[in-house]
Amino acid sequence: MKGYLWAPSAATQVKEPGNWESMAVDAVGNVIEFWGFKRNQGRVWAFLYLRDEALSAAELERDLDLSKGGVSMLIRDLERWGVVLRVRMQGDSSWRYRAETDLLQMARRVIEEREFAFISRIRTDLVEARKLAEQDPSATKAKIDRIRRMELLAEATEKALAVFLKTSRFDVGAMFELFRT
Amino acid sequence: MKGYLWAPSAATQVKEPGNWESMAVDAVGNVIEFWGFKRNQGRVWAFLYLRDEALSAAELERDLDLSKGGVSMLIRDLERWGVVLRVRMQGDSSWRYRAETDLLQMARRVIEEREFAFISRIRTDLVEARKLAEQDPSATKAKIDRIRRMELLAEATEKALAVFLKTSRFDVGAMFELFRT
DNA sequence: CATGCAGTTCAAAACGGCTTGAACTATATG
DNA sequence: CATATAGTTCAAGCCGTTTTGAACTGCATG
Repeated sequence: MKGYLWAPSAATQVKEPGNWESMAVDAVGNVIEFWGFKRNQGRVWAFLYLRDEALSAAELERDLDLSKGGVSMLIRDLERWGVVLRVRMQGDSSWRYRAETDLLQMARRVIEEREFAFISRIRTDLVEARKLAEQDPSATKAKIDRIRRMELLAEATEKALAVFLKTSRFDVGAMFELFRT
Repeated sequence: MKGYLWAPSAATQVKEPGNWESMAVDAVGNVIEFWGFKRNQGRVWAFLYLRDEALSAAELERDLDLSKGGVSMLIRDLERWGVVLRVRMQGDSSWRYRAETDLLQMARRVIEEREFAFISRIRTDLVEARKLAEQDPSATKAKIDRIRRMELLAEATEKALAVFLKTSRFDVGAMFELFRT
């Protein structure tokens, strides 16, 4: 299955027992994948966040086992979303990267944009289908009612999504603020 | 992106203007894909639901442009979830299929099982990582705090998911009941 | 019990998203 | 300005998921 909302697929957890850092990093990768982002975006952020210092692309490449190009693109996304900051160290020709809290706020923002657009598009389609049906003499009243019920399905999905985002705002947002370093 | 929760990817909407039935069917396919199921599972259900009669596998195959094997597997899933019923018509050697309301209830049930397991697994991993860190003398207090904050992220995600499912229950569940034919 | 049709299974193909890595650009340094 | 190193781009490859279709099973019928 693929899943706009949530898709299964095995949680390929590389164990490496005893290495709590990579455990935590991978766990965040999984959460962020659940939220609809790339696993490695979460891993990069988590790694920077946990280390709490500005690291070079080379370090990310080595410690997270990513390719050069991959790091570049992942960083670009995270920067664009404002969860990672690029800093120039004095006396150093290369950039270093640092995690900004908080990740969840970003996730919410991005999802708000793209998922609501997606769902509301579906609703529009259903409304249009119903309107066409209403003008079609061969469409029975019962059929039109059924389309209307399908609209409710989309509406409720949208609403549930909104509540989901709001909950996460209060719940984690607040906690994150509280804990902010 | 792949996305446990929601993944983007273009909404390939086959237009076929004027055909409101396939418009509605595809729209439901998109909603259900958003909920993490296969697009075609949603399309089959929607088609049966809209037609409101028991249809043969051959009809599904033809009208939804699916393969023989595909129909068989899709029906099997939908039957297992209890949203499609298999009925034997008298004087007919083949099966016919009929939609049971409601789809959303099924979605919730399935998600409840698989997603909560997934998220709580992540939480467990983070807790374990923290415990290991706490025993590691080289791990600073600040690092451990950061892992704890990551746990909050997972906890809040779980909570938001719970609220999401509850909302969809009240909201659509109730509406569906109301409208049930 | 032979025939034909409905339905199932599953290996292979198609598909789509993610990552890689080589070529390229930009920037700092001597 | 030449060289080296850092960073970017993107076509190709990889990998997991979904779909296909041919072989197979089961069942009803003459």
